[in-house]
Amino acid sequence: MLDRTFRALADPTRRRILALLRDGDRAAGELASEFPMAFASVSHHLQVLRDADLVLSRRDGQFIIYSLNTTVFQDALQHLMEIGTGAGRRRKGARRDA
Amino acid sequence: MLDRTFRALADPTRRRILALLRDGDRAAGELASEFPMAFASVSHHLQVLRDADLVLSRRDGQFIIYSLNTTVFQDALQHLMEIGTGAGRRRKGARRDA
DNA sequence: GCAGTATTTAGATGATTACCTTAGCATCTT
DNA sequence: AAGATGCTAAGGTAATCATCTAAATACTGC
Repeated sequence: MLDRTFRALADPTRRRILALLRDGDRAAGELASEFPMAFASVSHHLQVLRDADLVLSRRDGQFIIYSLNTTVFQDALQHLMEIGTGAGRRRKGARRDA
Repeated sequence: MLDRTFRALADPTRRRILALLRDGDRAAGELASEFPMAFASVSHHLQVLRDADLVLSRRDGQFIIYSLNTTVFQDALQHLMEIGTGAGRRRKGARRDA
């Protein structure tokens, strides 16, 4: 579950799509035109993001509008935080730098 | 740069390694014994994590001790936060859910 | 320096991924 | 209903990835 999330985040094109969506919802074609690859390829990336629940899509006439699903980011963030910022407990003898 | 970070985070084995390291530094073999795969495979994962600067390694006698490099997590976290939590500005007309 | 332990590197293989082009489906306009 | 537009699905290919086994390197202790 989290697995698909991080896998989806691993690609720079997809992260860029997410960054674009942060500034507002966008149609698939509108997004695709920002990238130097074929429309179908961007559509594929959108599907990966959709499978990971990182984005939501809805049809608006002949357009399909994508938007961020921020709640899933929260989960990923929380996971990273637990690892990286000591948000979880630490064992007694543990040292992380000498 | 961030690319390698997220790519490294995309694998569940590597995330589990990181979670183990959160509880304290560990030798490579000690980490490897936690996984059902060959030592060499875990060693490979450790190298990926090292290339991503997510972990640091130092030699201690015949052991090689791995530890978290928390600062790189901060970068990744910040990046995710900028995307997911509205840490950045949002355009005027933007709506994310209807 | 030889034997043993700890770990990495090398080379091979099967699975997954990212991209392309082409084909298909849904919707709008006329 | 025909044609145009917006988008996705299918099929193919080359690159990358996760894993394995086997060999190499680094250190310890006799």
